[in-house]
Parts: sequence; structure tokens; C-alpha cells
Amino acid sequence: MRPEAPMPMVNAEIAADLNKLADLLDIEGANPFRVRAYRRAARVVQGLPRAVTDMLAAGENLDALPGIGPDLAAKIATLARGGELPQLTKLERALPPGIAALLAVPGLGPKRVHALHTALGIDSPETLAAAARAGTVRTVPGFGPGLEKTILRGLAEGALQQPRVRLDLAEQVATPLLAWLRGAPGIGQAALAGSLRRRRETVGDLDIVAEAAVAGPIMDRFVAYADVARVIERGPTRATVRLRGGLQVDLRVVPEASFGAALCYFTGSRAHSIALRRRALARGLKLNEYGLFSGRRGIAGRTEAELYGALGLACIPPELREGEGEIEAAETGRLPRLVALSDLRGDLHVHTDTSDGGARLATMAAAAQALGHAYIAVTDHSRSLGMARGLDPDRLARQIAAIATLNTTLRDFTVLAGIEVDILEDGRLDLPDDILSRLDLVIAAIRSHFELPPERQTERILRAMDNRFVTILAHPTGRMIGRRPAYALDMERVMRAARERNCCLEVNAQPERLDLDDAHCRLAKEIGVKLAISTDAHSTAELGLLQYGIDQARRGWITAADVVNSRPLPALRATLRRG
DNA sequence: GCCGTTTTCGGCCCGACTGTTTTCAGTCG
Repeated sequence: MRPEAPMPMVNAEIAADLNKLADLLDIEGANPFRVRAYRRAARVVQGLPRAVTDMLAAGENLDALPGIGPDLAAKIATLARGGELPQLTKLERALPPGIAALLAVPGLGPKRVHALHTALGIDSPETLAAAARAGTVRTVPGFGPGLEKTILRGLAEGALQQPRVRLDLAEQVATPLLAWLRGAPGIGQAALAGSLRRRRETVGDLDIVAEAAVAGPIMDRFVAYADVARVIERGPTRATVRLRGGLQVDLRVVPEASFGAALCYFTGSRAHSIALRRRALARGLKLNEYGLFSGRRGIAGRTEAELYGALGLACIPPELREGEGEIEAAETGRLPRLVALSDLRGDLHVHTDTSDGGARLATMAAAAQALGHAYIAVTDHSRSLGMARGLDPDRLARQIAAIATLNTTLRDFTVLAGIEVDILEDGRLDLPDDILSRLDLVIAAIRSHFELPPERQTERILRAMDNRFVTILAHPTGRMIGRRPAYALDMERVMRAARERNCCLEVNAQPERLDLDDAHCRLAKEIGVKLAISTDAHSTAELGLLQYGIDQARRGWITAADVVNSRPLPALRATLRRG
């Protein structure tokens, strides 16, 4: 028997190891900037649209990535190939495994964790809880009864694993809260900031920025909100609460002259904010949440546009503020004009009650037209999806006829006949070509056998796209946020194959799918494959989900030209025609 | 550990708030 080859690591595992290394270095008291370099590298790796192992195999230099130099590039390569980092092994020997989890306890950072470990041997949330209950935590220099209480409460509230919340759910919480705040006396502008404003697929907490000459009344109203479970922190201009649902909310109130600067600062991301501040410093200026200053003289801060302008930048849309090249683009006038909801002319993935949708064909068409669409594609499920009452060729033929009849009654609106056809395990499609050939478009989808090895999964999809009637690949990774990971496949190969075959990839706008995600959208643009942003609506209400797909596409630097359903119907038809 | 329109060495974002302290360190965003 040959010795077992080391198991290559996927990006998320590499990022986890880099974060673990950062945590342990932090607790050990390493140079905080060095720690930050590791954390930044972890984020970069986590956000890559492609597997590090693939990049290495293609001979790419990892140190071309932002924030990754020769040392980190070597460490990442070692991890990717399944090797061990001596540095990490050594740290893990010196510090017990549970200790990094302590950093997640509110009020505890690296210094205090280090102090607790040194003084009391605390090395896990369990030993910490015991010590806090016994009242020995307060005996450590720098600790007191207050911190002990904070720690106990944090542990009790399960703050250790506060999960991120899906964007749409966070929005449902944030919208009424913002409306409530707007009722405060003396309040001017007020806006949601943070990752919700950047439209990340999930958010960790809510950030709100408000403008007023006097902050007091707004703070009062904030903490009096009916949904507030606990006030965590409250100063004159800033407060933090936890809502009953568990979400934490930060409010910051600033004077009118500072609103743009505060909004920018609290929108982040942190990487973007840091880059802006460095840029200000390089020009002999200072940037903070109150504005941009030359000495004591304020230069900008009332609006974001003014702020970016004063830094020599075009105003950067919030969705791009991730520290991934947007500042360089804004400097040289290469910011894309991002696709907007108003660019879309229709929706290319819609279900009716013929399969598992909730509304009838005519109802869905009318609802879509009322939204301002010029067309929709009705794409019910194919037969192998039995639980969804999938269509066989006969029922599909009847639906094609029904759509043709409906179209004769519609003005300035067209229903395209389509199908969401299952890709079978071997890559064949669930319906024969003779019926597919009669459709305006064909969406191919994986709905079973998620666990195939990556090579087989990729080949399966490529084979499905070999069918000349397939126009769109639905929810290409199959992930469900918080419920199911993406199936393993070589996305870059899928994208190149799709481009060669003139096939589009879907950006599925269902908030729990958002598939493709932002990073994959950006990769699609690089590779030159076209996208279809669709709702996969199963009811008239879900036709309104398009915005969530737009959000991810914007985060992926996508313009209207990259999106097929931004085209008028004749151009769309020409695009969808296969070789 | 990274990085360069001041720098290849010496910097690295900045302020609010809390709890512990008699003036500030640590955490957080």
C-alpha cells in the first residue's frame, strides 16, 4: 500500500486555519498588525471565487492577491496541499484548543483571554463560566464584578454562536425599526448602513446612522422600541441594543454636516474604510466619522459623494465597498455602471400551478406585467420531480398551447414558453429533444444527486449544456444559505463551457439561494459568460424578489450588458437561440 | 506580515464606550 496522500484543503478550511492562527497569535500577544494580516488573508481566501488548489495547479501566484505577500502565499499553498504549518502546530501545543472560542465572549479580547489563562488557567467557555460563577474572575487584575457579569450574561445568551441573518429577514426587522426612529423629534436624515446596505447575503447586525442637532431624543426613542430586549451600551451619541429575535443593532447620531461621513464609515466594509483613511493620510488629510479634515478645517462630510470627491474618487456604490479593487477603479474612472432593477425587462424563471407554483398562468402573467415587465418565461418543473407535479411531454405540450392562446390576449406583454428540466444523474435531460425544441427557452437544473464527486458533477453539467436546446443553467451551485452547501464542482470549467455553448448562468434571486453569489458573478463577468437574473417565483408575491438577485449581481460588478433579461424581447430571443 | 505619489524600513484607521481605575486599557465597530 502506498502511504495516504495528504488531503487537499478547500478554501473555507484554509481560511479557518488562518483565522485560528490569527486568534492564537493574538492571545499570545503577537504584533497586532501581523495578526491583522492573517485575518485579512483568511477573508481574501474565503472570498475567492475559485479553489486555491485550482489556482496553484494553473501556476498562478497567490502573492498577487491583495494583502498576501510571499510568506502568506507559501503558508496558504502549504495548507492547500494538505500540509501542516509548524507555526500553528506549535501554537496549538502551547495554547489549549478551546481558548480561541473565548474571543467570541462579549467583553473579552486577546489581552483579557491571555490574562485569564495565565492567572486562572481558563482555557474554554466551560472553565470560564465556572470561574465567573465562583466569583474568581474578579480577582484577576483589571477585572471586576462588572466584567464578571458581562461575561456570564454573554455566555448565557449564547453569544458564542450568534448566526448571521439572511438579508431579507434582517430587512424585515430593520425597516419598521427605522420607521420608528424617524418619528423622533428633531431627527433629520436616517439610514440603514453596514452590511445590509452593502447588500451582503447575510448580515451579522444592523447599523443605523441618523442626523440631528441634539442626539438625546433619538437615543431615548431607540432604546424605547418595543422589540428591544436589552440595552447593551448607551452613550451620548451611540447606543447598542439586542432585539428579542437576537439581532444586535447599533445606532449612531451625528450632526448634519457629518452625515455623509458617518454613513460612509458605518457602511464599511472595514477594509474599504481603512483603505479610504489610508488614502486620506497619504494626502495629508484625516478621515473619521465626522468628516474629512485638513488640520482642524473640515473639507467634506455632508454627503458621501462630496467625501469621495474630495478624495479624488467617483462615488462608489455601497455594494462594491469591499476593498476588492473599487478604490482603484473609482480613481481611474473605471467604476462599472451597475445593473439596476429598472434595467430588467422581464423574469426568466417562473412557476405556475401546473407544477408546484401557487398561481395560475394568467395570474402570474398579469402580476408580472403589473410590475412593469415586458415578458416572463414560464418554466415549470419536468416530470422526474414527482413531488412538484412535474410535467411530462403531453402536459408540457398542453402548456405550450395554453401560453400561445394567452399571448393572443395580451398587449405589450409576452409569455415565453419554457421548462425547468431536471439534469439526470448521467447528464441527460428529463425530457426528449422533440418537445424541448418547441420551447422558447430551456432551463436545466440539478435537483438530485448532490453528492457526486466534483469531477462527475462537472461532467454531468457539461453534458447537460451540450444539449443545444439548453439556454440557462439554473441555480448553478445548488447552495441553500444556512441549510445546504454548494455541491462540489469546477465552476470555472462550467463557466467556460457555458460561454462556448452560448448558454447563460442564472442568478437565482430567492433570498435563501442567491445562486450564483456575488463572487461567482464577478468570475462570470471575467470569463465572459452571460447571466439571467430570475426570481424562480412560485407565487405572484415572489415576482418581487428580483431585487435580491440584482443586489448580488451588483456586488459582482455586473452591468446591464452582462444580463440577458435586460434586453428587449427581440434581442433576448436572438440571444437565447443556440448554434 | 504587508507595503510604498513621503518610505524597501517603519509605519500600519480612528473614535465611542465600559469598567476599571484615580488617568486609562481594552474592546468594539
